[in-house]
Amino acid sequence: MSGLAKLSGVDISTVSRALNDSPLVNGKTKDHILKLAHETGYAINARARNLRKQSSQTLGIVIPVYPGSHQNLSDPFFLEMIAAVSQAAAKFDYDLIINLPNSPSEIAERRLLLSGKADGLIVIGQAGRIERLRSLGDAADRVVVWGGMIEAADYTLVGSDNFEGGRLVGEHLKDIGRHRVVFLGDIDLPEVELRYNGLMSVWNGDSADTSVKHVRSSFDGHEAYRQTLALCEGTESFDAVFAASDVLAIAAIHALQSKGLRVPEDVAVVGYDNIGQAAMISPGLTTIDQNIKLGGEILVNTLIDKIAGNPVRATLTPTKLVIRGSTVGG
Amino acid sequence: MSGLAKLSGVDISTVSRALNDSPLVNGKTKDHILKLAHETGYAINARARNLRKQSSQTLGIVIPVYPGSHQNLSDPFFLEMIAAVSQAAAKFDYDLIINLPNSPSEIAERRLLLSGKADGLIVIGQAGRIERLRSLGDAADRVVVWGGMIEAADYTLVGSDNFEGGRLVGEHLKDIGRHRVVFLGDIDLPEVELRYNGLMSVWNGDSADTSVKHVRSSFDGHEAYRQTLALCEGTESFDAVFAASDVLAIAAIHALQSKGLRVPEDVAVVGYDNIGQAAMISPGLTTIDQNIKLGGEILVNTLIDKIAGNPVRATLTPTKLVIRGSTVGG
DNA sequence: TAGCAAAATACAACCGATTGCAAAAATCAC
DNA sequence: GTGATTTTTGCAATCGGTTGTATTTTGCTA
Repeated sequence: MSGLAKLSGVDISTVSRALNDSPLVNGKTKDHILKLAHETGYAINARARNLRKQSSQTLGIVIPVYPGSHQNLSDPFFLEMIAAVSQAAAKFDYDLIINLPNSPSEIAERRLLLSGKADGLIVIGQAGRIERLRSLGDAADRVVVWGGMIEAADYTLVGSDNFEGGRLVGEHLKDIGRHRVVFLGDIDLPEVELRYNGLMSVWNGDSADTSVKHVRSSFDGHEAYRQTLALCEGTESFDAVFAASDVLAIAAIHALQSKGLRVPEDVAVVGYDNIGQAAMISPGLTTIDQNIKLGGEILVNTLIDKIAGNPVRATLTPTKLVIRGSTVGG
Repeated sequence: MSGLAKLSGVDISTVSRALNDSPLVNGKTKDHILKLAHETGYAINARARNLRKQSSQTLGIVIPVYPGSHQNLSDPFFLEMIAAVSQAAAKFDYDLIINLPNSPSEIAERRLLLSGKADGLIVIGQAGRIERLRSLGDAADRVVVWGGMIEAADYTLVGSDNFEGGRLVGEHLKDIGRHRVVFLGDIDLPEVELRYNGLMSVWNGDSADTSVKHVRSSFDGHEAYRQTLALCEGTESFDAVFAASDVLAIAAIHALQSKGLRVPEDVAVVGYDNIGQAAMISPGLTTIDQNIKLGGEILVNTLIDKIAGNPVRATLTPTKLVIRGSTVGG
């Protein structure tokens, strides 16, 4: 910048104002400086600017996908969420630092915020992090969490309506006459529990020939595959599987088919997320669309509001059922 | 930091040295300062440190997945690559800024580098960016590209051996007696062309009853699905499909099955990438494993070497065939 | 053309760390 | 105990912008 100042014969403060399009500088001067800046390929030094402005124009996104934990590293849901958040942040000229902690004990959240590397933080999922999120103190002002609505949270939550999603699936299964449902997922996770509760709400007070069986599985497809195989080898019969994610549902379909069961004739399968692959397997996967793109936008809008000091409340994104061949084909 | 200095009664320069574990400060003084820092939850201000040290301990990763372009936003390959790079970077205490440009014209590369937001840049894929990468000038010293080895590149390339991957697939198809192969992908992309050439190399000089047909498809699963359907409706017969990615292969299987063709009995299908879902569809997908985890590590190691001023050369990562039911099941 | 307001520019402090060098304190040798 | 070393600490410049305030220039009015 001092180089530009010499070139154009003005003070660096004027150069700075020109580059920031301040109304304080004369139009001609501004044009001249901008032309020089363009010609020399000058780019403002973000490090100096960040220090002075006490901001880094960067948000952080933390996705806990540590091995052996609750989530599978290759679940496309995350990529779609990253893309949605990234593009929403770009609209505000924010960059995005991505952090995928290797272990539950990593403390990237605090570090990113307190060091000023990120102005705010988006955390995807509450699993195993609720206490830590609660302990953020003041820094919680600059954190937004994607997850199911739980009352105990004193941080800001954004998420789809997991209960409603579960309920929609229940209604659909009821509509197509399925009564013996397997719920595949880990209801110890808040989001999954809500989906389960939504599902159950449909059958409240119904006749005794309906049943919902909970089969615990992490978000890892291989585990879901094994669980489903075991289920087929068991004695209980079932005519529908509702999985807590599309990855689990796809694995379940694979397991069912390998056991000679037809989807959806013998067993209807429903997933959750509506990832790209859901439409591209055979049969197509009926699933819940959380509208991840909108979710990402709301996360970013909410976070930027919080950073600006505006109070914000929890937000639900719309949730809808996408019906494909895994429930009504055949 | 000045707060810590007052608390401990020493100069901030001593505090700085203590926090950086400099041998210049007395052991007792150091312990005392560290204890205070811990108690007060102090974190070094990265913005000030970055400015002074002329480095930001941050790498950038650019993934061109703009809509309508060559790649599908939900391709799990990218997520696995992001995870691999992120974890490799973390080992060197680097953070990772992720950039998913919306359009081919975005110039995040230059901005991130020249503004100093990132010390170096990893670009995933050369598609549509070759000229731009060439025009980086000095900044090319801090860029590493994941992609197929092409001679014209004057930037540093890291990638798996795409030719060898294609060759391995060819050998395998030959072994199982398939002769009429459809190659599904866009050979205008350097990586895909190499895979295609590898495949072709197997049949060089063979008898006339073998054929390889190129069906152009972007990396979008929906397009591959339509192309495969059209293929089934065409007159040419084929007994194998080699797709340029697993996402395409999965879509192709879906299309084949929906047309009543059996995989692998009627048509064998091979993918590329070995994403998590490849093992979880029915039948399991035979595919090429690029060892993305290792690839991410090499990308980061190479980039950090370049940043340090060490000359580095292009690197190939190992490539291997993973055989599953989509070619030898049934 | 003087006088005053408005516009444009320059000056200088500041953001919060790092680091070369000077100064002070501690240790050692004799 | 004194001088020479070695440790340890403090001082002050520096990184490269931004911004409040002072100053200069320009433009307008009478």
